[in-house]
Amino acid sequence: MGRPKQFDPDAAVEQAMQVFWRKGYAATTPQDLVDALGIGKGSLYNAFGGKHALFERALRRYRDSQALALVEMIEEPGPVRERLRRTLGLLVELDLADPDRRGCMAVNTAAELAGTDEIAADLVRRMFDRTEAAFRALVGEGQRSGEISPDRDARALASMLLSTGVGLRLLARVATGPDRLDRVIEATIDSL
Amino acid sequence: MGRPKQFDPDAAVEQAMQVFWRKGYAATTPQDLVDALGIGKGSLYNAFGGKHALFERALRRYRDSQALALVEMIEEPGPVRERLRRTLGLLVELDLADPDRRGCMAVNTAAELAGTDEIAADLVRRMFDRTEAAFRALVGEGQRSGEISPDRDARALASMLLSTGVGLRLLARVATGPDRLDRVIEATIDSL
DNA sequence: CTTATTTTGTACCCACAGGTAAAGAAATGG
DNA sequence: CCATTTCTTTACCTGTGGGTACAAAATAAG
Repeated sequence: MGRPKQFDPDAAVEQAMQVFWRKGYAATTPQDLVDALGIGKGSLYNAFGGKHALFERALRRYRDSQALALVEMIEEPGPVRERLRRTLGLLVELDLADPDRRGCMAVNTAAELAGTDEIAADLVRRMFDRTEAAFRALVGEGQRSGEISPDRDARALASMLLSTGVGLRLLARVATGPDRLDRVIEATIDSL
Repeated sequence: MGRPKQFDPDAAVEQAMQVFWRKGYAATTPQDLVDALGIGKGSLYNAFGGKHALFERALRRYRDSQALALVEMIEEPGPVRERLRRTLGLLVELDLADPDRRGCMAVNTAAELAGTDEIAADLVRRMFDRTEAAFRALVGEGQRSGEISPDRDARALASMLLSTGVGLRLLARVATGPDRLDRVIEATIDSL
């Protein structure tokens, strides 16, 4: 009952995600959001409650699309080292191909809001946990298949891969070309 | 000639650095700066020109104090692996001991401003270059001393160490304890 | 002591961030 | 077709971000 929405809330959250991803939280204004979502300010506040609540939804959407896609890529079948190389290589490629060089929204959010926004910090923390878990499964698989020495601490390797991945995506924000990033991948694979 | 300044500009830039480091660029207001520096708004704008110019000076100061200290720590004498462990270990310790969990200002700036602020991006890029160069020298030394296999690509290893370091400091912003960070260090040392 | 130069404090300013209020429009149930 | 509910539009509002203007104060040079 009542008047139906004139816009698709999911599509609106998607647009909001794009804006927050590109500009960050503090630098995004209500006007930016109104312009990007193509709806009136009234509708925006009626539907989402406010800037922070919308950001939260945008970040969840990022988790359910981008972060999930990364995990699924790690979990694909195939030789472990090759999979890792393809995954990291694709990240670098996409990051550098992006004209806005937005990097990873989870990483950017950690850097911008971890100190002041407990909700955002928590969401990011959990995304990192999931990614690390995927890396850990990958390492375990590599150890069973003989691609990675069973002597090495799988948990520690998974944490290292997470750190390297996070570092890669942050370096991509200021990189002038692929060289350094490619070297990171090369050395990481060689280190397993 | 003319009336002398009533405050120490270096001390003021130091305070500004602390504020920007803690809150980020966009979230820092002129009022925050006036409060932290303990000078009037007139003096602030007369002496520094504006928020962005002051931020630039604060970031340079960060480079000349914090980032330089890291490079110097990497360059200290002693066994290579031990030095690396101590350096990364100290970073983690300091990051976790900081009640505000500010992490690394260069990393935070890369995440917040790389897309929109060419000056800041350039400063950060150069800090990363210097840190990588220090890592590269460290790796070369390790290869000459036999601590690191000469078969490995020193440049690639240096890039990987930079990426891991950057990742570590970002992970520290959302970490709930030292465990994951310690594992990153452990696996990194074991990977050389 | 005067003049020229710089700093400082106070007052002021405009745009916009972030959001609220209220009235009208579009649905649905009875 | 009336009542109710929800969405939309437009108007409005307060606080503050980021900065400027200006007079008064403090120096140094001559």
